[in-house]
Amino acid sequence: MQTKECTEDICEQLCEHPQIICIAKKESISDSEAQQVAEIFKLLGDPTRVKILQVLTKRELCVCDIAAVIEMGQSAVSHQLRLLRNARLVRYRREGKMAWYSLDDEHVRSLLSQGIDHIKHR
Amino acid sequence: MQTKECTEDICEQLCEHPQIICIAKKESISDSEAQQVAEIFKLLGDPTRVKILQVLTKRELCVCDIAAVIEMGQSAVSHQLRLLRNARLVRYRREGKMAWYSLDDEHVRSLLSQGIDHIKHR
DNA sequence: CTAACATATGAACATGTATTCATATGTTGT
DNA sequence: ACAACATATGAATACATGTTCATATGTTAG
Repeated sequence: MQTKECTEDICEQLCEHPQIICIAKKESISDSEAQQVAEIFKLLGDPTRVKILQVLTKRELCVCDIAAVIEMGQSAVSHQLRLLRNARLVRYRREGKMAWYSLDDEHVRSLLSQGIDHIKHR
Repeated sequence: MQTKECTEDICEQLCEHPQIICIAKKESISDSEAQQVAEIFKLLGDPTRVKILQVLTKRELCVCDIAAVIEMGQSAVSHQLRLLRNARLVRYRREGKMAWYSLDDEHVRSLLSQGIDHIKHR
């Protein structure tokens, strides 16, 4: 990790291009923003979660049905659903012993379908 | 990992909802598609790479400038750039000892800006 | 109340990944 | 040819993450 002085008017580096660095820094997002953006994509960055989210795109499903559809164990699915629930990407409601999950974020629906389109057209 | 029988017309399970599972399975994406989609999002799922891609959104930069802008070591940046290069998310050209990197995928530009929008509006 | 069931969760394990350090590769100027 | 430089890369380390197993929680039917 390098720490470089880089004020508005005085930029003293060796190899780098001081002005460009200064401008680019101002246009760059903050650490915390980058972290938050990465957090969302990280959740979309696992095949199991992609499959879960994709099937929830079509309809609300209960846990055991999700597990059956994507052919994974109930526990694995439940753990992943917890992550998605915490990030508010899925909504869930209890109905007796069943827990019904559905997509809870139109942004994510859109990101997901863009991701799927992306790999289909290339 | 559970493996369940699930043909077109005969669905025999215990707790699950057979018809829904059959329909949902047909609408679900394949393992390899889910894998590929996850691969893309996984690349977007790291704060360092988010920052790199975001600064490359604005302009082409050389490695040492990227490192200076995002305040990371040259080696770390270079390693990440290799991943992005292999996935063809960034283009690069050599100019003497310098290597200039730029965004090479409009889909990714769009995904990235959607991701950034998403965390900004909530 | 009890048994059967659906879901959630903690612990353990294996695997993947990001950064750092040291060094290699390849270029430029002298 | 040599020194300075920009970038790339292999190895090592530390850390994060996904799945499984066992079990806990909470609900329904009898």
